Amino acid sequence: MSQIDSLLQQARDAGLRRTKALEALFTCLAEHNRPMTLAELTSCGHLSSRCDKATVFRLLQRLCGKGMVRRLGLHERAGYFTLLLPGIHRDYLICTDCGSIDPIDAPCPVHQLEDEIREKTGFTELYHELEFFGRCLKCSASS
Amino acid sequence: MSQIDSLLQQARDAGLRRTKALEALFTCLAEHNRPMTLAELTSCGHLSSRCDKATVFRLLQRLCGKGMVRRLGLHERAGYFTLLLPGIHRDYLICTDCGSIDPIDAPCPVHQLEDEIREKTGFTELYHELEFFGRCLKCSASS
DNA sequence: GTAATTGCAAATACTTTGCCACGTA
DNA sequence: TACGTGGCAAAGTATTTGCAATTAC
Repeated sequence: MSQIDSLLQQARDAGLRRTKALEALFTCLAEHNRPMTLAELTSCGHLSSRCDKATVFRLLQRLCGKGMVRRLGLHERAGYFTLLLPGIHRDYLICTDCGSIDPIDAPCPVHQLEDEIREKTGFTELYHELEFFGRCLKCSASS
Repeated sequence: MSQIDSLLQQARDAGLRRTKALEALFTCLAEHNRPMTLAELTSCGHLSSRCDKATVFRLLQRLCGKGMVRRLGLHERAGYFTLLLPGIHRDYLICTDCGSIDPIDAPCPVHQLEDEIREKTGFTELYHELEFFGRCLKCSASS
């Protein structure tokens, strides 16, 4: 079963209907494999001229509610959305100049602290977001 | 020398003029000691009815440029601004329900990874942002 | 005096909602 | 058929800019 099918199944189990828009959204997010803004998503080939911005927005909202998508801050004015894959956690390296976003493959060093915080504060549904910001080689060179 | 004076001095050294607005902004940020939105800042006693939103916005912009203030994402629609104090790094614990923001006092476990990334990728001016999100005890209880 | 800074108002960017038509189950 | 979903358009919220008046140096 492809990743898209698996996601659609998961969405269906969560009570969502299988629609073209949902399929296109999953395809787009899975293909890019990085957080994307609403604007990026709606101008992506799979979605553009097929789905309205409002539709995509509401899909993302529903998926966030079902825990299948997460909304990230990432410093920009626009919000970023990313697929939440079971067992997978990603941190990002972001160039403050050109805006490139790359996942970091090193193991995330924060999980232990997360456990400590969970115990100490009693917070539930705890998760974290870790981003590194800086200027990439290219941007550093060009100024 | 008070913290405000020290900040004003630093700003002056960076080429900014000493104005009422700047003084009020520093006072407000230092007093609250946590990231604040533009809206919060302009409705804060020190600034409200004295400074226009645009003024505060532009001050924050300049201070970001001088490395004295940092803009954070924090998941909300609005951006958050925080003083960047030399030698001090803060991570935050945020309740996704009531929106409370608390600094975490545990030592940040990310610096080593940050060094590795700096070496491996050649990124300059690298820094990171780490936030924990969840529901606080109170909010967990009330639903 | 000169240039940075400010306030007001308007423009822009992004998000969110209302409403009715449509498609899925 | 019934209700979740979609498209369009409009409203809402936050940010950003233009410009003339003001203020710090």
